[in-house]
This record gives sequence, C-alpha cells and structure tokens, in this order.
Amino acid sequence: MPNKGVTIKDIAKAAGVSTATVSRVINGYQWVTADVRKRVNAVVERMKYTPNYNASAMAKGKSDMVVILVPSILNPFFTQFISVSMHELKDAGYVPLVYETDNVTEEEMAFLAGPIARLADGIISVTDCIENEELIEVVEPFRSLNKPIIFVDRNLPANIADSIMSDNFEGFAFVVRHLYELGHRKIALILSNQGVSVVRDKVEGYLHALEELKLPCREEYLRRSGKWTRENGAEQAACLLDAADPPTAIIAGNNTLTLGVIEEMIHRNLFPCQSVSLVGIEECERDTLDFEKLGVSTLRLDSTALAKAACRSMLIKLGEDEQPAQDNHTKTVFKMKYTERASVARISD
Amino acid sequence: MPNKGVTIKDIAKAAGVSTATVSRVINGYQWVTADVRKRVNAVVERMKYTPNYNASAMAKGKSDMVVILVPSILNPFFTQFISVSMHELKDAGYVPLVYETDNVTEEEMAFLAGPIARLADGIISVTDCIENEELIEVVEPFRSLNKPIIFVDRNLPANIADSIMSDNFEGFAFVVRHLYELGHRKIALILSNQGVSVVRDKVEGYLHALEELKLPCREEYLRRSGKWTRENGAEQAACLLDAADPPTAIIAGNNTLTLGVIEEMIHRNLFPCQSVSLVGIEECERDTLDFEKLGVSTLRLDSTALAKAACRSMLIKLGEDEQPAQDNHTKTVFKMKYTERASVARISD
DNA sequence: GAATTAGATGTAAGCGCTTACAGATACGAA
DNA sequence: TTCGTATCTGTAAGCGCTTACATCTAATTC
Repeated sequence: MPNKGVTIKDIAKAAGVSTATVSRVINGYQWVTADVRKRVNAVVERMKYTPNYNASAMAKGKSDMVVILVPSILNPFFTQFISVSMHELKDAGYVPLVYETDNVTEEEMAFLAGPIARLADGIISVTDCIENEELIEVVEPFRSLNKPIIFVDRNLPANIADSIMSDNFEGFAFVVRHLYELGHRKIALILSNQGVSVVRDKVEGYLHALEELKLPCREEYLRRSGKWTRENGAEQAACLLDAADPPTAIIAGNNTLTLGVIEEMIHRNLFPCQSVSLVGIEECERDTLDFEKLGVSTLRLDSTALAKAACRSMLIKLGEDEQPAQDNHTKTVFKMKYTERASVARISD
Repeated sequence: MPNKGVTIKDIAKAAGVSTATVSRVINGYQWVTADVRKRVNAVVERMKYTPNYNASAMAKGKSDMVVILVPSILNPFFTQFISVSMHELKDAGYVPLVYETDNVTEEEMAFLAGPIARLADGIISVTDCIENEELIEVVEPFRSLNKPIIFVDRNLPANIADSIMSDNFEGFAFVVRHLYELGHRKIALILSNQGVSVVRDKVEGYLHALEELKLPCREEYLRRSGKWTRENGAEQAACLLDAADPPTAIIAGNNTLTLGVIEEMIHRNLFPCQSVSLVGIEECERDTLDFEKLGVSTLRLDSTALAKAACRSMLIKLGEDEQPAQDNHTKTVFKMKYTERASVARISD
C-alpha cells in the first residue's frame, strides 16, 4: 500500500548537492554555507519532504522515542500521569507515545518483550500485572541493550530497574489506625482483583494495622474482586452496606472505586450524611469529582509527582552518554497524604 | 547510549544458517524444515533475540503501526475512544500508539507534518484545532505517500480524507427545540473556546434552533470560554446561576463541562431538584458519573461507535493492496441520541 | 537411470538515512 | 610560490532487516 514518497536522494538531486549535505541541513548541523542551506530548504519545502523516521532512527541508532506503558487508559490516574509525562518528555525533545495493555498480563509481557519496546529509546512502565519472577526475564533485554526502563507504582524485586512508587503499605495502614482512633472497629477495604504489587501492598498495610490494633480481619470486610471501575466500586459498596453487620467505615482502594462508592452512597442517601464513614483515594487533580468540595476524606496518591519523578529518572538515564553504571538503580518512594474531610466521623462505641 | 544488541546475523551464525532463513523463521514463513525452524528458535530463545523494529519496518516498507492522535487524554471521551480503538486495531494485528497534542494547534500541526506520523502506516486523528485551510496542507503528504488518515469528530472540508463524526448541529438544535416545547425560553449553552469545527457546529445548531423558534440569542446565555474541563463547567454554571436573569435551562457542551455543571448544582443544592433544567452530554459509558442513576438528561455522543467506525475505515484502507481510489473518501455521520431524565422539567410560562 | 520438479536454503541487493573520512576550495602566512 | 589551515562538500560504508533470485538437494516420474 505505501507509495512513492520523496527521499533524501530526490532532494539532493533537485538541489544539486549530495545526500550528506541534505542530511546536514535537515539535522541543523553547522558547516553548511547559508547559501546551500537556503537552497536545500527551499527544495524540501517545495517537494514537501519529510525524513523517513525509520531510516533515520536506524542510521542514528536511536529514535528519541519514549513509550509509556499503562494498564488502563480509562482511569484518570494513568491519564493524568500520561499527560504530565508527555509534557516533560516533549519539553526535553523526546517523542512520547502511549500503549495500553488493558490490564492483561500477556499484553504486558508481549509488549515489553516485543519489538516496539525495542524501537523506543526508553520505556516508562506503569503496568502491574506481571509477577516478579517473570519481570526479571522481561527486563533482561533492556539491560543488555542498555535502554532505560522505569517502573512506576509497583513494588519491584530488588534492583532490577529504576522505580518510582507511593507508599501504599504505610498509607493504608495509616488510614486504618486513624479510623481506629476515631472509634471505628469495623473497617472495610474495597480493592479489585487486578494487579499484583499494588494490591498486595495495600492489603498488607491494612492487615498490618489491624493486627497491630488487635482487630480481627473479617473476610467480608476485605473485598478484592472485580475490576478497578466505578461500577465495581458501587457494587462492592452495595454488598458492604447490605451486609448483616455493615462496617462503620469504608476505605476505597483507588480513585475509580471511590467514585463508585460515593455514587452508591448518594443513591442510598448516605451521602453527605455520616452514618458510614468513607475514605477515598485521590489520584489526580482534575476531571473527576471534586473531593474537597464534596467533603470526601482522601488518601492522596500524587500522580503528577510520580510522573515528574519518572520522567526525571528517564531523562537522566537517557542523558548518560557513556556506559552507565547499569546496576545502579534508584527507588523513589512518595508518601501518601491523608486529608480529613466531612465524610469521616468520630463514632462513640 | 545504545549498546551491543543481538542481531539477525548473530543468530544466523550461531544457528549455522543464513540470515534469510532466520528471517523466514521469525516471520513464520513456510518453506523451512521443522528441523531448522526448531534450531533457529532455540538460538533465538537462548540469545534473547528480538528483531529490530526499525530495520524490519524499513525493509518491509511498512510498520503495522497506527497512531491515534488526540487533543486531550484527560477527557473520558477520548480515553474511551482510545481504549476501544486499541482493541480493534490490536485484534487486526496492528500496533496502536497514542499521542496527545494537549489542544495546541502547533502540536497538532507539528505531529501531523512530522516524521513520526510518517512512521505509522496510518493515522486516526481526533484533533480539532487546525483550521480547515491548513488542514488541507497537512493532509497532502499522506495522500502522496498513500497512507490513510482518518479524522474523527470534526467537520472536514470537502473530501480531503475519511471522516467519522457526530451530528452536533442537529443534536444541539434538537435539544433547544425540545426544551422550548417544555416551556423553556431562557436556554443557555456552555462551551469552551477550544477546538474549531466541533464548537462551530454546536453553536450553529443552537443558534439555528433559536432563530427557527424566534427566540432572541442572548449573549450572556451563550458561553464560549475557558477549557473543556470540569472546573470550567462549574465556573460557567456559577456565572449563569448568579446572573440577574438566570436561564431556566442549561445545556452543557460536552461531558466534562457537564460534570462541572452538576457539581456546581449539587453544591448549590439545585440538584437533583428542578428549578433549573440541565441537559448534559454523555460521551462514554464508564468511569464518570452514572447519568442514568443520577437522573441527568443527556445528549449522547457514542464514542465507542465512533471508534469502531474509525477503525473499520482504517482497516479497510490499510487492507487495500493496490493503488486505492485515493480520492474516494467516506464520511460517516452518527446521530446523537437524547435521553430524557429527571433533570429536565416542564415549566409553565 | 535420466529428466523433471518441488522444496529448502543461501546470496546479495536494497530500504532511506547518517557519518567517518577524504577531497576540494579559499584564504592567509611563510 | 608553496604550504598550512579552516571551511565546506562529496563519497561510500554501514545500520539490521527483507526478499527476489539463484542454487542445491532430494523426491518423483517415465
């Protein structure tokens, strides 16, 4: 299906110079007389020439392309992460492109192990489905090609790559402790059954705090099923609220689940009243509900900060010209920030 | 920064065959004995070889890559569009990748005119900032390379490319007429100042209906400012509600503005009560508020349908092996669907 | 057993660009 | 005049793959 297409040779011929000179002009190198430069540019303009990216990337041995790999593009957390990252990377002269794996392990594997990942100069992966052992395998080609790969929001096995994450364990443990102090004893947590390390960390933080406080872990309060969607949040909330012995506080495990829980509570006229306390997760600033205005207490995962940190790491790696100290990977951990608002109430036992 | 990297030659040598044979094995061609195939695969496996995408794409003259260009990744409409498109394209064996222009005209131009766009075998563009005259320029290289480019949700100048769009004009006109029938005479419309054709079509539909109904167009009711964000929706709604002579009905111009308006109304305790009627725009099924549950009347732009139609067109174009009838472009228009719910009330004059 | 043929593999010419290196030119200095 | 020297410009060798074509082998046919 591809057709003709003007090549650098055509330009060279038309401008009466060599392809080398054309290349120099296109890439803005010095040592070309203003005269020649002008002539070449004119021809480029006239013939509507655009360099072939493949050919250029191959010859140069780099593409200036960075791909951002996300599990879902339907979740505002990733969406904001992408948006911020794109800005950062563009500003630094790279071309960011996004691929979505839709939370399926095989997709993540295939992509990371596949040729497109090789096309990019670097990968920022926010995916979280591959188990750690497999991950080590997947990462291998990158280290041997010496291409940076940075993992975001996932608890990595020791030192296989750079990682940027939030302290889910501590964040969730904190919330449980806090609710306990306010008198809550029946604390529920809603999660999905997708993902690996994120879910694990959240559950462990929750369980750790319960144990610490000598509270029993009640099966029916720890809900890990379905997807990371609003619908699922509403559904899980409904189950909890319909239970024989409903919890007095609900922690929603991520941003979209939070929306679902709120929706269900509004629907049942439990919001903004306070017979059930709610702690939501806030993962981005815009284009979802305004938790402050609505008075929802939240634990905040700052996707903008994660994105900036991830890009900074990427740009540093990309900038290291000579054989970098391959195995010197950094791990950046962001604390989650809790904000108390009207949706959480003190209860008298 | 790139490093060693196993090439097809290494594999060929290690397996004791020619590079041609390795290539055949990798690409799954016939005419290779099971024996050789096995041997080569073993070496590929052992040496963790992944073909160089650039080289392959260049030699083949195609990349199987399709890029989806969107103005904003923060809006669920695009997000859903992307998600659906990615599925469709993956299923057909292509590699979809996303680029966001953040609603800036120069970005759109630069990308479409730049080399990455050339890398892809096809482009699906959902961008809407470039004026039509410039667009014709931008599209030219694609037609000369015979690469398909499909525009979504934008009213294209005659026959320069395939396009998939929704009937904004008729949709908005319909809503105005409908509100009129219910007794409304003071009907406001909230839009952003971004975009080109979409805003134009919506405004024209609105104005057309007003004129038809012999209603005056009141400046203060036609709000086209700010961005397509929830915050802006809330802000514009606040202005309208604070006005000396507030409208009796508000039409929100897109999905995110709708959220903002609802938020502002909840905040003012005007929702779900009915002293002001609201028609929202619904552009995706998930991960935003559930308009049905909340009783918001909506005009629906079906992003899933648009995505499927866009991909179908793309796949057809991509499949046309021989010199396709270049100038035979199709235009698919989807009607918008109005659903009445509690947020719209009849008023007695 | 020779001729034919189909299948398996290798050879080598690109794909469109970059870039090390060589060659050319102009200028001034010795 | 003869060399540097400093600037341009061209030549050509790749980058890692694909693929048309040539070659070779072994099976089939008569």
